[in-house]
Amino acid sequence: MTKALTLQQPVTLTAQLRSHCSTCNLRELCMPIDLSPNDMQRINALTMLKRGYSRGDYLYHCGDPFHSLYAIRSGSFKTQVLHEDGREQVTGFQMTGEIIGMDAICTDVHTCDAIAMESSEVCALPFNQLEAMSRELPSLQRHLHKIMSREIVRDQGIMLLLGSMRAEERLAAFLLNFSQRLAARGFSPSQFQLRMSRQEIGSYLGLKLETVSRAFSHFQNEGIINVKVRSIEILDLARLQACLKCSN
Amino acid sequence: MTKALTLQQPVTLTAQLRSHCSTCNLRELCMPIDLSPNDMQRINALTMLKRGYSRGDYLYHCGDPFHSLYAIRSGSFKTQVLHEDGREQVTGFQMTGEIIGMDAICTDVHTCDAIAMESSEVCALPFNQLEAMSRELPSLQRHLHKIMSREIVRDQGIMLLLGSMRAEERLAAFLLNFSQRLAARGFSPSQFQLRMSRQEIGSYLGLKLETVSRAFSHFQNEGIINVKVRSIEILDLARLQACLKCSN
DNA sequence: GGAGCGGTTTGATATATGTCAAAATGCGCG
DNA sequence: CGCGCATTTTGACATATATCAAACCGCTCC
Repeated sequence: MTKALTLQQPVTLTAQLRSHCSTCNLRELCMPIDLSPNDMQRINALTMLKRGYSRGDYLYHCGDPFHSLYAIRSGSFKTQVLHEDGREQVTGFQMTGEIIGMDAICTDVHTCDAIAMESSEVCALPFNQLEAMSRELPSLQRHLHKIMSREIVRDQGIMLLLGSMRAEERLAAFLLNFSQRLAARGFSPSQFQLRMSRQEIGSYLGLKLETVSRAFSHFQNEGIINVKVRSIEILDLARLQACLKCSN
Repeated sequence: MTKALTLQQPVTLTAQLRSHCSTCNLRELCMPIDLSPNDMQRINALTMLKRGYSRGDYLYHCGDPFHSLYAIRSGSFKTQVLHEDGREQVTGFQMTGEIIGMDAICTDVHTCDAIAMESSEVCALPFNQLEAMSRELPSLQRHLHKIMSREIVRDQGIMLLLGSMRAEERLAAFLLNFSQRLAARGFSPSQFQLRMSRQEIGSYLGLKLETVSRAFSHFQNEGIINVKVRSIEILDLARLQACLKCSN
């Protein structure tokens, strides 16, 4: 639980972009922006701090003052909100290239915890500077708006899941989403390791860990997936998708 | 279900602001911005169309192309997302002064339906113009970001509700939230009319309508609220809040 | 005023998921 | 290698909510 700020290496956004081109990092932030060489100059003004975290480290705590958004360069995080009475709920699992911290903009205080699921690196993007620069660069501005909007749409999808899907549908949705995001990053969509526990998956899906485990077992018995604790293989994608669609 | 565009009256934002000052409309959009006279000039450039809707009218459909955000000037709307298989879920009830349509920014297409719950008026805020202007006015820019961030935080709260609260806690949360928002608009927080059916409340809370009805009845039997179909009176606020806090 | 109709309440029962408990498995560490 | 701990799986049972059905209520429209 020690807050490990293993290094504080300043990085220019241009360097980020270059590194993105070769490593597929920061895709969300950088990819869709068409940059003129002139814009590139300006973007260099944005100071970005790169920091490392190890499993269990907090990127930020609920209540921390807001300064920056964070672009995940490697690894993955979970975000969770806390109820007064100690109940907590995982609100998302974020992976490489995704941006977190946007919840804090409206109150200048973080409204959830962000915790590393494994050894991870992030770039801190000072929000004041991001705003200033997006006043200069309409394409950056539009992109920032799209990222925030995407978060809203993502949350709506989870509301649908939590509000109207049954346990196995929820797990199917979770696995398919995970698979897609891995595919988008160049990893195998059909074979992967989960970084989170049954407990954490359950919290995210609004289920108890035993229910999650049973749903995994059921999919396995049906020959839809192969589960060995945290390593997953999707055997029959079509049927997994069918699970999600019809509410049988 | 006829799409009633009863009038298309252009309104300047300055006029909006003036009307706000006297009528408490558009509080979310307008209130926190400190405007210099000079800024006021610029804001006049934003063309706003005022339109009327009656109960059941769609403000936009899922799939409609995105042009504008909408500020609710009077009345109220619900937003709902649709599942392939016909299931639908209410994702929010919006009232006067709130802004809707931000889901559409990321794909340029609306991802949910917005439907009037009663006779209502909105101002359409063309998003391109809003972006252009927020490049000129940092306080507007910041405000736009806060509105979007607030939507993210709101959704997280609903995820917590749907993922970890029981039926009566959900209803208590719903009633308290409604009461607060009415109070913020100068209405009685303890006595109000619901504009939505048990079915719609249930959809929003991830419950069946019978469960919602039973929860209402239970609160009534406990002397916590007085329910007469859609007219609600909160008799014991403290106990309603207690309902929410401990998961007894 | 009464018929008809959508919405609401209430009851009886079914079922999905939660709870509790124990066994099995995986994994770090001495 | 094997001990000990955390996590996962599985089972038996409890319970919250869903489902189905009927009665009730409040409206609108004739």
